[in-house]
Amino acid sequence: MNVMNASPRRKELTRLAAQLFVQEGFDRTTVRMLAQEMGIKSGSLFHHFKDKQEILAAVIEEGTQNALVIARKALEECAAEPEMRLRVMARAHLETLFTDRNAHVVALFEWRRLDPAASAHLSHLRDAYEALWVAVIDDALEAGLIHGDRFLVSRFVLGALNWTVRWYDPNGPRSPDDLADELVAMIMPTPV
Amino acid sequence: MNVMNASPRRKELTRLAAQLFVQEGFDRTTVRMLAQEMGIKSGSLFHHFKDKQEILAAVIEEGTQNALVIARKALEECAAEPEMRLRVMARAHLETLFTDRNAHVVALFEWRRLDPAASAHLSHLRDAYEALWVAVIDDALEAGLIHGDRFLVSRFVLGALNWTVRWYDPNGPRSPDDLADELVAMIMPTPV
DNA sequence: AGAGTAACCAAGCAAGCGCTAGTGTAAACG
DNA sequence: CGTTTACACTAGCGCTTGCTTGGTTACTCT
Repeated sequence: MNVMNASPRRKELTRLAAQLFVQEGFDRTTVRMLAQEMGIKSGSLFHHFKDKQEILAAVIEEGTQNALVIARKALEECAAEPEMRLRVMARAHLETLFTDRNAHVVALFEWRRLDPAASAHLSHLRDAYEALWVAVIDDALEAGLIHGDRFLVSRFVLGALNWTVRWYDPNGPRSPDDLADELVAMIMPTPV
Repeated sequence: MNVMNASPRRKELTRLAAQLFVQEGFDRTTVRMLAQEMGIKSGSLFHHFKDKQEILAAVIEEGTQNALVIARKALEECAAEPEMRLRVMARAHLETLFTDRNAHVVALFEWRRLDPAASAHLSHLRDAYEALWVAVIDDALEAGLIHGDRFLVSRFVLGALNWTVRWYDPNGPRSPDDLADELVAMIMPTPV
C-alpha cells in the first residue's frame, strides 16, 4: 500500500470510487467493480488502499476538505455585512455540493458505513465546517436579519441545502446560486 | 408465503425489519439477522415474504401510508386559515417522522435499494403525500404569509424537516411540535 | 549496472450471502 | 374424521464477497 496519502494515482482512484459509491451505494459496490472502473484487477486495488473501508474514508475526507477550503476562502473574500456573508455561505455550500457532488453524496449518505476510528477522525473536519455556518448564522441573528434559535436555524438551513442533492437538476434552468439566493430570501423577513 | 398483505404477524415482522434496516442499513442486514430478531430461522422468513426486497417494500409502504393518513386527518380537522394549515402540516410531518421513525428513515435513505417495480408503485404514494404539501404551501404563498417559488419552498421545507432525523433527539428538551413551529416561524416574515 | 520501489496480475481461499427443497406439527375447517 | 392451512424447521446449494499470496514488469536513482 502507498504510504503517501495524496499520490496522484490514489486521488484519481478515489474520484472513480466516489462515482461508483453514488451509483450503487457503498455496500453494493464490490472491489471487483471498483477495480474494473479503474482499469486494474481487484487484487491490485489493495496496493493503493488497505481495505475497502479506507476507500470510503478517502472519498469522504476529500470532499469535506474541499468544502472547508472553499467556504473559508469565500468568507474571507467577501464583505463583512451579515446578509452578504449568509448569502455567500449558502452559495459556497451549493457550489461544493454540486462541483464535488459524488464525494458529498457519499459523505451525506454513507457516513454510517465508516468504522468508528475513521468516523471519529472525519467528525472533526465536519464540525469545523459546521462551525463556520453557526458563526454566520449568529451574525445574521444579531443583525436582526433572521429570527429563531441559532442551533435550530443552522440545522434547518443545512438540511434544506443538503437535501437539494435529492431533487436538484444541474441541467435545469436554475443555477445553484439561484437556489442559494432563494433560500436566503425565504428565511429573511423583507425580500428585495 | 402469506397472500394477505396485512396479516398481523407480517406487520410485526415488518416492524422488526424496519428497526434492523435502520441500525445496519438494508444491504448489511442479512436474512439470518432478520430471522433471529424475529425469533425464527432464516428459511421460515420466506413463508411471510417472497424475498428480501419484499420486506423492504413492506417497510416503506407501511410508513408512507401512515404519513398520508395522519396528514390528511390533521388537515381535515384544522381550520382553513393558511397559517394554521401550514403549521399543522409541519407538525403532522414531524409527528409521523418520529412516532414511525424506523420506517421513515428506511423510506428516506434506502429508497434506492427498491427494485424498479416496487419503486414505481410506492412513488405514487409519496407523490400523493407531497401534493398535500404543495397545496398547503400554495395557500400560504397566496395569502402572503411566505414568499418565494412554490416548488422551491416546498422542497426546502421538506428538506429541512426530513433532515431532522439526522440530528433531533426525542429525549431532549424540545418536542417535535416545537420544532415544527420554529421552522414555520423561521420562514414567516413577522413572527409572534 | 545494480538496487529499490511503485504498480500491477493470476489464482484462489474462507466466509457469508440469498434463497430453495423437503419435512414436521398443531390448529382450523368441512 | 380426514383435509387443509399457517407456520416453522433442517440442510444445504450455488454464488459472491473482501482480501491474500507470490510473483512479474517498468521505471528511477545512485
